[in-house]
Formats: sequence, C-alpha cells, structure tokens
Amino acid sequence: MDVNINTGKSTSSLSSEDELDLRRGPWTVEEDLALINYIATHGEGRWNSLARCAGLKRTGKSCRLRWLNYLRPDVRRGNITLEEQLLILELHSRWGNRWSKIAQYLPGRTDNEIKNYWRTRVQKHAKQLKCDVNSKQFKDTMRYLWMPRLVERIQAAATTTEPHTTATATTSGGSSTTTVNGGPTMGFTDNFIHAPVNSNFTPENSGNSSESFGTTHVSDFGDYYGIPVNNQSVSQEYYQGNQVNYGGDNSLTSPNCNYLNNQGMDFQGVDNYMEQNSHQNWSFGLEDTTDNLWNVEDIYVLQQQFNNM
DNA sequence: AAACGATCCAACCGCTTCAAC
DNA sequence: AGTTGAAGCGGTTGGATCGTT
Repeated sequence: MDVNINTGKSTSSLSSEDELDLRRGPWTVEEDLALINYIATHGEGRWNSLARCAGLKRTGKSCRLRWLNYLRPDVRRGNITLEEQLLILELHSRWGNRWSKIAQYLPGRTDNEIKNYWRTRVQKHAKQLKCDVNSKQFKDTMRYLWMPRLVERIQAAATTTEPHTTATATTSGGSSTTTVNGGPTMGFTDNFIHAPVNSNFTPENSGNSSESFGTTHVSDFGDYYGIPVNNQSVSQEYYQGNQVNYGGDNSLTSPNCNYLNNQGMDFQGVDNYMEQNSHQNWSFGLEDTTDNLWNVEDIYVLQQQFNNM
C-alpha cells in the first residue's frame, strides 16, 4: 500500500491537500528560513500564493499560523509575567474566550499562547478548587482573591527589584504607584498599579531569563507570605482577614476586596489605560516563575467556602 | 534506569467573517 | 444579492518534556 510519508495516510484516502503532497507537523529550520526570507522580501498576506511562491509544501493557513505565532519578529517568548496574568484575568472576565481580542492588549503575545496559558494554568486552579472555571465562585475568586494578590506580588516584586532597577512600588493613603527604569507610569484614572512601558524589549532579549528585563526573580507564592510590603506583611494581614462574605444580595467582599474598593480600584482604569497604550509593550518583566499561586491551605479554605455556599 | 502520568505548547481543524467581484 | 477565496478565530490534538515512582 502506498503511504504518504508526511501524513502517514494511505494514498487511497488522500485529501486534496495530500494530493498536493503538502507537509504537516512540526516546521523544519529550512521551512522557517524560507518563510522568513520570502516575507522579508515580499511581505505577508495572500498566504496560499505565498506558500506556493516560497516553495513551501504547506497550506497558506499553516504558513500564516507559523508566522504569526512563532516567526514574527515581535513575538515575545518566555513566561507570562505577573502583569500579563493580571491583564489576562481581567480581560477574560470581561470578554470570555475572545483570545485574539485579549491578545491585542498583550503586545508580543499570541492568542494561542494566551489560550494555552488559560487552559493550562487557570483551569488547573479551577480544578484544584473543584469548581467550574466558568462558575461565579471561581470568577469571584479570581476577581477578589487572585487578582489582588497578583497586584500585591507585582508591587512586592517591584520593590525587591531595587536597586537593581529603579523600580518602586508605594502605597499610601489608598494610592499605589509603580515605576520602573523611569518609564512612563500607567495612566489609570484610579489607583491601579502603575506599570511602565518596557521600551527595551526586543525578540533578542525576550528569553526566559528575567535578567534580560533587568528584573529580579519573583519568589514562589508559598514564600510570598513573608514578603514585606510597606514594612508590614501585607499578605499575612490579607490572609488573616481572608473570609469571603457572600451576602444575600450577592455582594461579595473580601479583605482585598478592600484593595479593590477602599483603594478605589476600578477596572475602568484598566480600560482607559489600554485604550491609550494598546500599541505599547507595558510589561516590565516580572516573570511569574511559578504558577503556584495557591498553597494547600488556600485551597482548603476556598473549598470550605464553596462548600458552605 | 525504566515506566508511567501529568503538563505544556505548537500545530491542526472546522467554522465564521470579510472583502472582492 | 450571490459566490468565492482569503483571513481570522476558538477548540482540539498529539508529541515532547518533565516529574514521580
């Protein structure tokens, strides 16, 4: 029986693509170079004819995907940073699985990458909490626990980056600002964390090393409980008061819901900022080197809360 | 060292939307 | 208005890698 060496399929059941002897599966270095060189000369678009003209035995679709998700010079590699996590959570809470729309606000990140992050990390936490990722409980947990924690971690990490960078994170009287390397601060109308633009980002320095961004390692969340912010253990304070109250009126408060409410944290501010700065890369590389956001005790407490609802 | 399971992510698939004619 | 091809999008898959036993 004749078998197509690329697809492994019997030639008797070949599709039109197979008949053209189209390749599938992982791209080779030669294919990548051919695609890059062709686009460098002729530009992108018209993917089917591009694939033919470039001498690639691939579908236009495959070429487009390879270019957009991997070869494009501005594609950012490496771990999703804390700020990016925060953005993803916020934007997903608003738009759901609109990955490409979300990706528009994370320069250099592809919809595919964000989608993978969501499926592998966020859904994993939902699984740990034994609740559906689309349930109100989990969404509330994200909004009132996870996201405030991310904000704290961003601030804490920014603090610990000094004096390696000029990062500062201050909170006083309900305001919070973060500035790194003298970059512009985020123009949130409220007191959302002010993250700067990383104007130094290039594909070359976008490796896994957080050093490439001039920032320091962010510790595991388990260790996070000891990170002092403003000369006090915010996280401990946070955790001690960490009792989510689900009122009969569906109101939901938590200690760091206080962060949201008392400090006037209003995600309209995120909106405003993103509208103004969507063309910019605003991450400053506080890579989350772990997805261990919850420790065992967290999960237990949350499960208890869910069970009591 | 080997086997196994879990996790990650690049790539594919099918469907929808858009634009040109 | 209808058709067709290109592009975009979200869901899914499968192989590579990593961690555990």
